[in-house]
Amino acid sequence: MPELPEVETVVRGLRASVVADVIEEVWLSGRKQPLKSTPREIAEVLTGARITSVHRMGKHIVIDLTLPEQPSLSKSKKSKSKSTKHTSENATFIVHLGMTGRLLVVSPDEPVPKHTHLIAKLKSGRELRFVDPRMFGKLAVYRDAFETVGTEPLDIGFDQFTGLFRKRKSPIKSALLNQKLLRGIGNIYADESLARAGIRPRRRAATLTRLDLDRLYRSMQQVLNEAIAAGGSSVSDYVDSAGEPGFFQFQHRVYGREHEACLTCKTPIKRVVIGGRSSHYCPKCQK
DNA sequence: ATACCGACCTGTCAGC
DNA sequence: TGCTGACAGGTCGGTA
Repeated sequence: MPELPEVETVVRGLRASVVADVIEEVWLSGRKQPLKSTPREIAEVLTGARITSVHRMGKHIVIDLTLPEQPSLSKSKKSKSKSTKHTSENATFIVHLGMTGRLLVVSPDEPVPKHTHLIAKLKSGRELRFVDPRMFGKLAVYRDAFETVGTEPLDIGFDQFTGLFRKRKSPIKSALLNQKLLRGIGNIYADESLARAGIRPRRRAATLTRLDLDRLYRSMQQVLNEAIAAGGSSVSDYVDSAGEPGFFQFQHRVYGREHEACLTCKTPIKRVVIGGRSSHYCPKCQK
């Protein structure tokens, strides 16, 4: 469920509801899989932390924290007391929603659903919860800056965009999904971008003409912006941080529409598998 | 260096 | 009413 527009929607919801709140207590389920950091590290960093800002990097939710003041900075190397005043330390809490992850801000009265892996009690009285049935999501804490590769598709310039594909022999669909090139595009928005650009998903990336790339660049940004405005696509599980679904699934032209009529030419939409991912396109409109 | 493919998990739905 | 198999928004590591 979580591609760039869905993650951006969650981030905006969190930004409006939990910035400046303080995490008072953390509960983690016993399950080990969804964690990239150990449960102890996560509990240690989150407990007492103040949320200073929330933003998005690709499909990662980045929650910036200020840690409570510590009299001594624990077991550091033998550095002499570097500061006499108590400086606050910063840290980052990273959440990746995987396929079925949800990050919710709810009242503690809400029943705790199956597959809840983290509950952070907030000073405001609400709870920040991470729920993920398939456990493909990831939680991690970093004491230093979180780094990732790839360029934001809404920030990239056209020249850099064309450079990503110039020598790439993989299908353009696979290249769009490659997070090391562009970060945040997933299966839905790869298919929808290609549909609007009139390009078949199996075309080798390096064979796209400048005109193709120009259409793809503009289609990609347009689809992502429209999807953000619609609160993302809710195909089966996705909901935002308030538990509300998005509406962009009603504007899909090809994704999930196998055998249905193309909205432009009425030709039935085809579904094929490319790189193990189902891919949808109109065989007449997309060349 | 690239590019494909199965594995990781649970849930749902179609077909028998 | 089961049961089985296919499939699902993502990423990783191994292999060709």
